[in-house]
Amino acid sequence: MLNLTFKQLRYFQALVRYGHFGHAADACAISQPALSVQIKELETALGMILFERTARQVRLTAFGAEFALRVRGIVQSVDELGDLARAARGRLTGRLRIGVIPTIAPYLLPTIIGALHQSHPDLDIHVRETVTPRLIQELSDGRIDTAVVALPLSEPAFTEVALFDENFVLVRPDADAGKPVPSRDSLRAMRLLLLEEGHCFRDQALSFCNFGGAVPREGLDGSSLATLVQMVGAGIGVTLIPEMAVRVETRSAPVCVVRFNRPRPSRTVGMIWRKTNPLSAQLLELSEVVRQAGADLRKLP
Amino acid sequence: MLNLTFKQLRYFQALVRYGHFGHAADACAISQPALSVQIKELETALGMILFERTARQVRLTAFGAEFALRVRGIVQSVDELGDLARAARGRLTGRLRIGVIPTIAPYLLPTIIGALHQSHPDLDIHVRETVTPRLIQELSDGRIDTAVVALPLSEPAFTEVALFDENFVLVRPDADAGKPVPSRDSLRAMRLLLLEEGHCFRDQALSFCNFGGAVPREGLDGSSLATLVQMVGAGIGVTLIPEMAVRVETRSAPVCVVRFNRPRPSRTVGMIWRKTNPLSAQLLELSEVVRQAGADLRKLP
DNA sequence: TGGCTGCGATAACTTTTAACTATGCTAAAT
DNA sequence: ATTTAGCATAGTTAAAAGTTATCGCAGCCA
Repeated sequence: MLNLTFKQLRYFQALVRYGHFGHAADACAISQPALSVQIKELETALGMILFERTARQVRLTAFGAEFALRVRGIVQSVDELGDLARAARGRLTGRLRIGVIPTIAPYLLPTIIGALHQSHPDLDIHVRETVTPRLIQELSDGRIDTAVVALPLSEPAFTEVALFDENFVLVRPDADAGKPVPSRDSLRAMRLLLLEEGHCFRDQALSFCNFGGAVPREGLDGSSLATLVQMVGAGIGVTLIPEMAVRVETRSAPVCVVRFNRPRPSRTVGMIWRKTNPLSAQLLELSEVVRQAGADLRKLP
Repeated sequence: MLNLTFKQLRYFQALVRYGHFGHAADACAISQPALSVQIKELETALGMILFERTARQVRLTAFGAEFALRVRGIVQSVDELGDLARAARGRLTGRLRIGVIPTIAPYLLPTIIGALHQSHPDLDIHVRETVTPRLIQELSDGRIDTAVVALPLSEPAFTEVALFDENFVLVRPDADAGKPVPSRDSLRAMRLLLLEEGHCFRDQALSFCNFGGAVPREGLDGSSLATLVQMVGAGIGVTLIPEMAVRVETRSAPVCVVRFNRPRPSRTVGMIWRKTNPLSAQLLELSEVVRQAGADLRKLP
């Protein structure tokens, strides 16, 4: 295997430029013998003479000229590596793969992506939308870099940052608009529509109603909050949704929303990433963007 | 000024490849601590972390991935400096890594290697036998120098040299020896044995029979021409093989071969290499050797 | 011709860098 | 709780690259 060093290539370039060992050595801040030796070793490694040393001047051989052409490209590429690093230092670069659970993604993502596009214009953002256990797996495997989920998780390998708390509101048919706000216990007697298994939001809703392990009813699970609200609009039952979903989801169905009296159901939204991720500092900054997006979203309704 | 060494880049590449300090260090023939230190110095020089070290695996950061992309180009260019020097010395020397597809290798290689041994006695020949897409990949990565494949490929990064055209012949059981030569259409009604997916020869055979996308039959794919011929000998069906395979493959099974009437199925065999490879002139000479080997082989049967 | 002079090569020695071995530390796995 | 796997660190040694001093050769000028 070829045993070239970048130093040799740089020395070579200097010698090409000055055509004089002493001057080139000065330019490289080394002594003339050091340069002589390195050039000689380069020639030995290549098995080719690069310079013709005449009494008055040092000049490239034909092969040396061809060689110099390529060396220029290489040295330039190496210098660009440094530029690349300098440009990237302390900043999110390249690809960012972000996971979001389905009960957050449709509401928060537009804002987040918009904000990220402004703050990091040349960041290549990939989004993965799926339930928490899968996100955890993909985070562990390094298939995503961070995730926005409901906390707490208590995964020891992950850093968790809580961003904001968010209440759940009751969605019921327009016809029920005047009725009193049900208590968590009376809720249990109503026909409560839920997301299908696997969504943490389902478990949070169930837990608020104090259902033990017993699922209230079979066969009425929706695959998204949008579906649930449409079902409520059709008079099939009632459901809970997080505040951030209110604006988007209640526009297209004859339903009304109402806050609960205390104690109110709620969830904590946060961001997670591997503790080992070297971009921790940057991800923490990113989490501020997400927090702000969430705050804006909950202010409106 | 950036103080990278070429060694560090090679070590970096090894670590990218293996994702494991110990294994990468072995591949570089140094100890694990030496590798750790060099990677760390590289990271320090750049001011950027290249790898995320988790307990079980080492994986590139987003920046590291970007970096790796550029490093590949640089390392390849440096390797080509060595090739350039070799080429300038006028002859192929040292190592020549040549890839060959499986439907050519067993028949053409003995002749090629014999001829190369005569014309370039101190050439260290490595052979890689695998399907075309892999050869293309390995050629791009600089893991082989040239490949003998079926043309055309139309890879813009490669030089293609067509060497010779070669017909395919029908192989059927000895019992069928007297029967008339089937047309390409009647062939479709027979039980045609094919190589498994991935071999270009399979596609060429299918295309001759005018099978659209529909594969004729399931579960009868062979992993080599030798297997196919043996299956034919056992009376399971018929198959196509290239002329160069006739002598070797039909010796050990009760089968007979017959040429097709026009239009005859055929393939073009050629050699490819990276356009940037400074050994182009030598590879062109080499291609003459291969052409001659192919001609000799097809003259005999 | 003979002594300068400019310049690259060589030699002997020193410093710096990169390697090795041994060992530590942390996080999975059992 | 203990073992295991795997990267990091420390201390030491070997190799590489640099230094100064000196050589040798070719051209130059008297």
